[in-house]
Amino acid sequence: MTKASPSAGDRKRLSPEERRAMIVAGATAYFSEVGLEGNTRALSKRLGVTQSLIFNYFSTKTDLLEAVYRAVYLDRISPDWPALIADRSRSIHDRALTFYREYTQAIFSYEWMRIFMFSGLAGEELNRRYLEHVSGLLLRPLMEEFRHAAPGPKKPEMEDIWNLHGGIIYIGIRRYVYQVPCPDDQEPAIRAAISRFVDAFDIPFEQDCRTPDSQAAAGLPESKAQAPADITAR
Amino acid sequence: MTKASPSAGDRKRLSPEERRAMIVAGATAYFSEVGLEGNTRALSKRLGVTQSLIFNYFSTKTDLLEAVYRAVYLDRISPDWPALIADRSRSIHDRALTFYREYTQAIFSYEWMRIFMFSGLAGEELNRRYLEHVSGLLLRPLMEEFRHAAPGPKKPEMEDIWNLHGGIIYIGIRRYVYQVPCPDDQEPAIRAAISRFVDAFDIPFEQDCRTPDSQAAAGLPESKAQAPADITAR
DNA sequence: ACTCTTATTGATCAAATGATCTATTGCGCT
DNA sequence: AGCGCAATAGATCATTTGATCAATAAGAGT
Repeated sequence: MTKASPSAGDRKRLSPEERRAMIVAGATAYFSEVGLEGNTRALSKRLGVTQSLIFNYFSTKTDLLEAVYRAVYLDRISPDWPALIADRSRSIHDRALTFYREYTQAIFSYEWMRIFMFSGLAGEELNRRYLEHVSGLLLRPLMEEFRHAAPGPKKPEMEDIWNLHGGIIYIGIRRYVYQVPCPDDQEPAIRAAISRFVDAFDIPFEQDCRTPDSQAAAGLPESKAQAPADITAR
Repeated sequence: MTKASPSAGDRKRLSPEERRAMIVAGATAYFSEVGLEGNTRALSKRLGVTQSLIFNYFSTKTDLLEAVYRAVYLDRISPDWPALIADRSRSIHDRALTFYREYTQAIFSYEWMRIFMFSGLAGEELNRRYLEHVSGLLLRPLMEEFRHAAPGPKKPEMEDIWNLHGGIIYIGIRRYVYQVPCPDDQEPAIRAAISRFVDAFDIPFEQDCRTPDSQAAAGLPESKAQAPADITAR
């Protein structure tokens, strides 16, 4: 078993900031494993501190969980993605692939996937806000770009985008929620899914979509000073 | 509030079978709402019986949960689906659509979706067995049929099938796990997803796939005496 | 080396919770 | 109507668990 038990005389004083961060990190790992109803005693044992110490930094367990949510959700959504999606100097195929490569890289982790599921099942407000954010700032624009790139009358609706999205996210669900064997590299599957989607709307392969009405995101290859997307703000 | 409290003199004697079924039904509803860590007192209150009564029918809470699993998982997978998928007298497009129409009809419910998620996160053995069952007896055959129907060299792998599957299941996850607004009728989205998939492998629309080597499932329009798929058997 | 601040511990409380046991009473049977 | 079985209720126990608080000691400043 892992060494724990703070009673072995190895009492160590950390600065409040360090200790707080350490507790949040441990709590994130712990709660992502056992669920949000995990108890503070088991957590404290894993941290190698007393249970009461936790309540010196978080007045209540709910408080601690909110800190975990913030730590997990914060900075998960890159502020660059809206610009990436809107960048019509690149093909929509390329943009979608890049976006999902980066997005899955950001959220496909044991901790994120499971905390998100646990809090989703618990009906957390934060989850709904997150999904609204993803929907409004990423998926809807993505749909608009697909619609713009589609040459024919056949254009995707939001439900089609959700289908593309869900098919990709489901890889992470299989791996981290159901914990069934999955290929280590999910990129080929994602690439194939996006290709199928692009093809379904007759969008030519290496198409450059720069058109007269693409005034918006015409020439900003590196938008650096984007406001970060803080989902956790109240 | 809902009337509960058995102390109001309205004591009612049920047969053990009835009472047991009633408790399992109530427990399924309750645990699907609050999670598997819901407590027996709140459950008993909803049932309108005393907490101790539950332990007359289930020696332990784990026992009760297993009864819930059985009730939820049992008869969810139709024994007819393998034959449906293998029926090459129908186009693969038609078969896939019929299968997913029936499959989503079977599992898209608040209780099933959430109990499955809760038990999946808890690492329940039953979940893994269920997924293996779906994978081996439904999705792999579905892939084989797609591969058989695909005229060109481009043929789906299991990951492609999982992508199709996941995109459809994700509708239920959105609705019942995340509980975000969804279209009431998911059929158009499912239909579109399957059409995209079929098209991606150049499978002609109303194709009849009956070929020389389709000896297996040639002429059984109504296979009645199929052994039920009992996932819960130990 | 000493002091003093405060991070940390250990003991403890109160409520919640799974489980047990005996007393009650609904209801089928005669 | 009355008997007797057994379904149900009510009281209770032993843990677990979130939360509190006074006592301890690590470590920075002098």
